[in-house]
Parts: sequence; C-alpha cells; structure tokens
Amino acid sequence: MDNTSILNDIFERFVSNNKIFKDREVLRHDYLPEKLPHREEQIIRLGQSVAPVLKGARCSNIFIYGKTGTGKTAVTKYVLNHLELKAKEINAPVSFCYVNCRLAGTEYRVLANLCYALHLTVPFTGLSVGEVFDRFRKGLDCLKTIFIVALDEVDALVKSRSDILLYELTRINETLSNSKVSIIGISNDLRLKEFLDPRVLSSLSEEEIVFRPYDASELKNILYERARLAFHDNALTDGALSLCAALAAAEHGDARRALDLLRVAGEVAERKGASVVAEDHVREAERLIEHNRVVEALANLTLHSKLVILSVFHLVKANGYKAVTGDIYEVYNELCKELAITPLTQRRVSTLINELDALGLLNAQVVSMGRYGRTKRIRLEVTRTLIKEAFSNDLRLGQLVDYEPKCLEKNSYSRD
DNA sequence: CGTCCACAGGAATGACGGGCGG
DNA sequence: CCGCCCGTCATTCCTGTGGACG
Repeated sequence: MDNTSILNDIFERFVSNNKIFKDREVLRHDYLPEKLPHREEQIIRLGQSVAPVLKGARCSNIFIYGKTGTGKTAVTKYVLNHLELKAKEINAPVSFCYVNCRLAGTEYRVLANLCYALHLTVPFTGLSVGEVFDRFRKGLDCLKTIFIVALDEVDALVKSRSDILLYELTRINETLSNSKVSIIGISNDLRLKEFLDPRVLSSLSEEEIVFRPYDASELKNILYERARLAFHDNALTDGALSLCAALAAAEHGDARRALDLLRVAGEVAERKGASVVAEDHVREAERLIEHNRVVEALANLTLHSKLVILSVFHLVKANGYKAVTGDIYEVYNELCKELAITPLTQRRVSTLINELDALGLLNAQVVSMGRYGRTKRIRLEVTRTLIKEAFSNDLRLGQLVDYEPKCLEKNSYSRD
C-alpha cells in the first residue's frame, strides 16, 4: 500500500467510525454542564452569599478552597452566570469579572483583565501597576455598579508575587463613592492562609466555602452524566467508566482528571476502530496522558534547564540513581563547553533544579552529609526514552543524550 | 561539644527587550 | 524620537545550617 492509500485509509476509518463519540466537547474541562452533581450544598451557600448584590448591597468577600478538579471553578462560574441573568431580569446594577491568576501571571495582567471587564482599554504593558489600579478605580466608580471580582488560582499569584494586590482590592471600597467591590478568592492550596497578611485574610474570608474531593462513587455519577452526552448509547462499558472514576479517586478525587481519562480513552478506542470503550482503553489513556505531559514539559524547557536534565541523566547513569548539586554543576559545565555556550552560575542552576522539581521532572531533597556538607540529592523522574523523544527536535541536544562526559570517565566512585 | 563542609536560598542589583505616553 | 516602567532572567554577595568528624 502506498502512502496515499494508507492516509486515505486512516481518514476513511476516522470518518466512518463515528460509533464512539456523539459530542466530545462535553468532556473538555472548560465545558460547563447544566447540572453539577454533588455540589448542591456549595451552590446554595455561594448563591446565598452573593444574593445581596441584587438588592444593591455589597456581598461578603468569599474565600473558596479545595484541591484541583473539585468543582470550584465550575460552581463559581455557574452561580455567577445565574446571578447575571437574574440581575439583567430585574435590572440590578451588577457586573462581575472572572480572572485566572495563574494564567494571567502577574498583578499587572490581573488588573488589566479587570479593566477589560469594565470596557476600559489599558496597554498590555508600559504603565505602572499603581497607574492601572488608579484607572480601574476611577473607571469602576463611574459605572455605579456592584462589581464582583472572582480571582481563580489566587494562590499562584500570592506565592509568586505577593498579596499586595489583594490588600489593595480589599481596601478599595474605602475610596469608592458610587460603586462597590466584592471579592471571591479561589485557591487550590489550603495553606494559602499562612502566606497571607492577617488583614487580608480576615477581610477576604468573611465567608469560606470548602470543596471536599469527590469519592469514587461521586465521580462515577459525574462521569455518567457527561458520558450520556458525550458517547453514543452502548459505546462505553460500565467497567471503563468505573475504572476512570477509581483512578481519579485514588489521585485526590480530581474530576478533571477523570474526564480527561474518559475522553482520551474514547479517542484511543476510536483510533483502534473499536466500537466500544473498554477498560484496556482507559489504561492506555492513563499511560498516554502521562507520557504526553512529560514530553511536553521537557520539550518546553529552556536550553539551560534541558542541559540540567541531561546532566542529572548522565550522573544517574554513571553512579547509581542519585546526584548532588555540585556534581550536576560540573557535568553541566562540560555540556555547555560542548555546545560552546557560557554556563550559568551555580546559584542559578540551583534554582533551575528547584523549578524542575516543582514540575515533577526531578526530585530534589535537601540532605545533610554531616562533615561533608549540606546539599540537594536529586533523582531523575523521567526515562531516557522520554528525554530522547522530547529533545529530538534539536540535533545537538539529541546527540548529548548519548554523549559521555569526560568528568565522569575515570573515577566511577559512587556515593550511596 | 564545637568545627566546618558544601551547599541552600534570601536580597539587592543589573541587563535587556517590549511597549507605553508625550 | 526619548525617557520611563514593566517583567524576566541572571549575577553577585551574602547569611544560614544539619550533622559526621575530631
């Protein structure tokens, strides 16, 4: 069979095999379903909390926390959407803005997003944060409205920057005469409270709503509701659905993960030309998701971070399964020489290692070796195959996977 | 029980490109 | 065009430290 007919065959099978999906969009995590099973309590509480704005009163600031995939974002959007409808219906001056702080990245961009919600145009950059905040305040006051600010993943902003934006926002009402602001803070990390200024904390968490993780049977219900919309009748076995729920439940009850598993399992089944999604497809989906996550993370690293990964890889290969900062830096220096680029300082490499640890590509642990100092002991969390695959776009990097560092040649002395 | 290793990791500072307003 | 401010990445300098060794 020549290439054309192979390709034709693939396309033909794809087109003719619509036995699996009815509507796969339903399984994406930005899809907002009409029903949110097992979140009735949170919907009611949030609804009660924001309801006063319909009568022109500012509502309490609300602090929402729970782990990823527990429905925080969905519930918030759900309630706010309904609030907006009701406000339009009775002509109440209410508006809101949803911002994902992690995606926005900086205080400036969070503020810029708030301005866009008020139809204020601010430049992408160039102004001072204070200036943008001022424009926001003035623009808001002119609108004579109650403005609800929903800050999702606010923990990411606070940890990487600071809580001064939150502080300013909680105090903004003092300087507004015609408008009012309420804040809904959403955090994945319960420990966020420890990072916050006590003043911010007390005013932000006038009310708190906790989202517990879903258990396996709750996840099963959620998946079932979505699967009815996403798959054709009888295209999904009960075993596959249960397995998705069980795997996600084992991993802190993450509904997003469960939905990902289900969607990818469906795609696997589709690609194989199967007419039914079975448990094997779910297991393969699990592998596929992890594989893609890691390769994508590796491929998107900066050159220096990639070199650090390679250095750890070579050390691990040579002396057992752990490496320490000093040795990594030595190998890293050699790799830089090989590519004729100037190496970064050890201080910088140390923070790169920490970043790679946060990404789950390395595992770094500070240990004391007593008389022999204090360092980080680093394990590699990815395989050679994955590194090869991720670095294959760059010829020079690909070659460095098989390179034998000179500083590791003679003394293969190993540390425990 | 103090010493001292081999770093950890905070703070201050700088270089640089993007993008503004005037 | 200039002067200014931003965010990002990096360097430099620094103080802190767990615990085996003597």
